[in-house]
Amino acid sequence: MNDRSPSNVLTLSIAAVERDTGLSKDTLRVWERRYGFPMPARDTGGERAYPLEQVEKLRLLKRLLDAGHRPGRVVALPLHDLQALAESTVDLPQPTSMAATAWNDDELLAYLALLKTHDMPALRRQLSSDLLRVGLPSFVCDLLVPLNRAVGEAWLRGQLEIFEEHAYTEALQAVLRQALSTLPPAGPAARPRVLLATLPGEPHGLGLLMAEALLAIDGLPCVAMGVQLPVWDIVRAAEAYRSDIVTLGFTGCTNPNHTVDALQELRSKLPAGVALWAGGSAPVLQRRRIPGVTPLPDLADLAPALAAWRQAASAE
Amino acid sequence: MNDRSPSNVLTLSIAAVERDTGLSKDTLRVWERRYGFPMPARDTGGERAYPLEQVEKLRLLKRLLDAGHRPGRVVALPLHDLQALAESTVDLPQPTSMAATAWNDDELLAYLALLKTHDMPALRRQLSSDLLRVGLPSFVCDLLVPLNRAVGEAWLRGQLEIFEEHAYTEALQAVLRQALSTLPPAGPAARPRVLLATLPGEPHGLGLLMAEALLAIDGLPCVAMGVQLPVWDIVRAAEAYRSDIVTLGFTGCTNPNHTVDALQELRSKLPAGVALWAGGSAPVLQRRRIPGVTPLPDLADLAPALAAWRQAASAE
DNA sequence: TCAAGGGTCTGTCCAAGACAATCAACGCTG
DNA sequence: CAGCGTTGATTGTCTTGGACAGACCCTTGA
Repeated sequence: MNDRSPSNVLTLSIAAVERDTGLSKDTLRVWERRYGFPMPARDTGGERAYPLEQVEKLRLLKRLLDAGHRPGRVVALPLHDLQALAESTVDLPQPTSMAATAWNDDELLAYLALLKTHDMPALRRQLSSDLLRVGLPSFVCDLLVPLNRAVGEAWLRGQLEIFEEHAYTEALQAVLRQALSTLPPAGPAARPRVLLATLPGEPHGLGLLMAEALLAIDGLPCVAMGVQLPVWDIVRAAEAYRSDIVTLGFTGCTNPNHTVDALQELRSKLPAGVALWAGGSAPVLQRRRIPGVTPLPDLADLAPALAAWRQAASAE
Repeated sequence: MNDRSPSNVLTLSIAAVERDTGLSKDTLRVWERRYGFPMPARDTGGERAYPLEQVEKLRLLKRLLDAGHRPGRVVALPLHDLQALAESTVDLPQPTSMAATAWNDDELLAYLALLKTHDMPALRRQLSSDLLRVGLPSFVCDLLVPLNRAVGEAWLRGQLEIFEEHAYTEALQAVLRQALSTLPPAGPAARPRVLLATLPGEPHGLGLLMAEALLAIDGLPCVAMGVQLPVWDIVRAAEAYRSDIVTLGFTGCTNPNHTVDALQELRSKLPAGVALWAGGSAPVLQRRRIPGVTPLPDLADLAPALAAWRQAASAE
C-alpha cells in the first residue's frame, strides 16, 4: 500500500471506488459537490480516501439507480432509508411464467439456501439434476430466468454476498457449458447462423450463454465471442463467420448512452441482411427503440423472433 | 449516435477510446498535451473525436507498453516504426519447455492457421483430440501455455484479429470446462482447499481455468470465483469456503500500482494461515516482490509450490 | 562493481466551470 | 380530459491547467 492513508487501512482511493462501484470518478466528485455524499476523508496528499462503509452505500445506490431511481432523490438519503427502498423495489414488474413446469418461490428460495451453505458441488448437482429432469429449454426459461432475478434481488437486499453471486454464476456456467458440449455441432448449412457477444463495458456473459443454449438445442450453429467485443470487431466477426443474426447481451450495468450509441453505430456498419438482436433486461432497451435493432427483453422472446426471422427469410 | 460528429462517422468519443484501449481519459489527455499524440479532431461541442486510425495505433501502443516499453520513447513514433517494434518485441524471454511432449513452432502455427479458417468446431475437435492424446497436465503446460503466447504475439503483429482472439478464448474455455466437468468432485476432507479468482480490473479468466484444471486433476477441491472479485469479498469467500490457498490470476493488462496495492491489502486482511499465490505473466509480479505473496510466473511453478505447501503443512 | 543521489518521466488526482441530453411539470389546445 | 409543446431542473460527462508522488534512468562516488 502506498501508505498515505490517514489512519485507517479501510479506505479506498477514488480509482478503486470507481472499479468497485462502476461509478465514474467524475460522477463521484460531482455527487460530493452537489449532494454532499459521498464525503470521503482526505489522505496526507489531499486525495479522497473513501471509507468502506460509504463504498457499501455507493454500491447499493448504483443498484437503485439501475432499477430506475433518480440520483437527486436517493443519493443524500441515509442508509436505512435506502435499504427500505431496496426492499420495496422490484427490478421490473415481472410477469410470472405460465409454464406448467415453472418453479415457485419456495423452490427458488431453496436454491438460495443451498447457495448460502457454500456447498458448490451440491449446487451443481442440483442444477444438473433439474436440467435433466425438465430439459434444457424449460431449465433455462422456467428456472434460470426467475432464479437469476431472485439472486439479483437477494443481493440487493443484502441477503447474499457478492462472492456468493460469483459462485452462483460460476456454477451455472459450468452446468450450461457442460450441456452445450454434449450437443452435436450443427451442420454447416443450417440457418440462421448466430453470433453471440456483448459490447465493451458489459462484463456479464451469463445471459449470452443461456441464449446460446436455447439456440444450440434448436440445431442452430452458434459462434460465441465472449464479452466486451468492440463494435468494429463484431462487424468483422459477423462477416468472417457468415452470421445471419448478431445477438448481444445486456444487463443494465452499462451506461445507457453508450449502449444506444454503440447499437446505432453497430447497426450502421452491419450489412442490412444481418439482423441485430439485443437481449437482456436493460431498461434503456425498452425506453428507446432503435431502428433495425430487435429488443428481446426476455429469453422467452427468442423463439418468436426466430420464427419471424425464418418467415422473413423464406419470403424472399 | 448523438450526432455531433464533425463529418465522419468513424470517430470515437474519449470515453469510447478509454473502453476500447484501456487507457484512462486522463492519460489520453496528458499524452496529447505532452507528446502531441493522439491529436483527435473536435466535434461541434469542442469535445475530442478520435479517428479510428488513431485508436488502432493506441491499441498497439498499449500492448507495447504492457510489454515493457516506455511512453516517452514510443508514443510519438509513427505507426510504421511501432509495427517494426512490435515485430521485434517478444513479450518475455520465454524458456522453451523441455518436456518431451512440448509442441514445436510448426504445430503452434498450424493451430493459428486453423483459427484463421474460422471453423470453430474444427478447432474444438483439434483441442479435444490433443487433450485426450497427451492428458490434461501436459495439454495445459506444454500446449496451451506456448499457444497462448503465440496467439498474443500474433495479435501484436497484426496477424490476428481481436475477434479471432475472442473466439480462441471461447473454444479453449469450452474444452477446459468440459474436461473439468468430467472430473469427480474432490472429497470434502481433501487438502489443500484452493480458491481461484482475479482482482477487480483483471477481466481474463483463462489462466485461472488452466490452473483450476491442473489442481482439480490432482484431486484438490477448487472453488472458482470467476473474475473481478473485490478484495474484501475474496477474504469473505476464503473464510466461507475454508480455503487454504487463494490463487489469483494476472495478465499484465491491469494497472501495476493497483495490482500491488490490492495484493498488499489482501495479504493484510487474509489470515496468516491462508497462502496467497499470484499467477500469470504480469511483469510487475517479477519486479516487485510482496511479502507473503508467492509469485507463480508460469503454470509449471504450480506443482513445486504445491509440494512446498504440503511440506510446510505436514511440518506443523 | 555496486550503492546512492538527483533529475526526469509518467500516471493520476484536483478544482471549477460548461454544456447537452434527459426528465418532470406545467400550460395550452383540440 | 387526452395529447402535445415549452420550460426549468437534473445529471453525467467533458473541458482546461495545474500539481504531485512514485517509478525510472543516469551519473557520481566509494
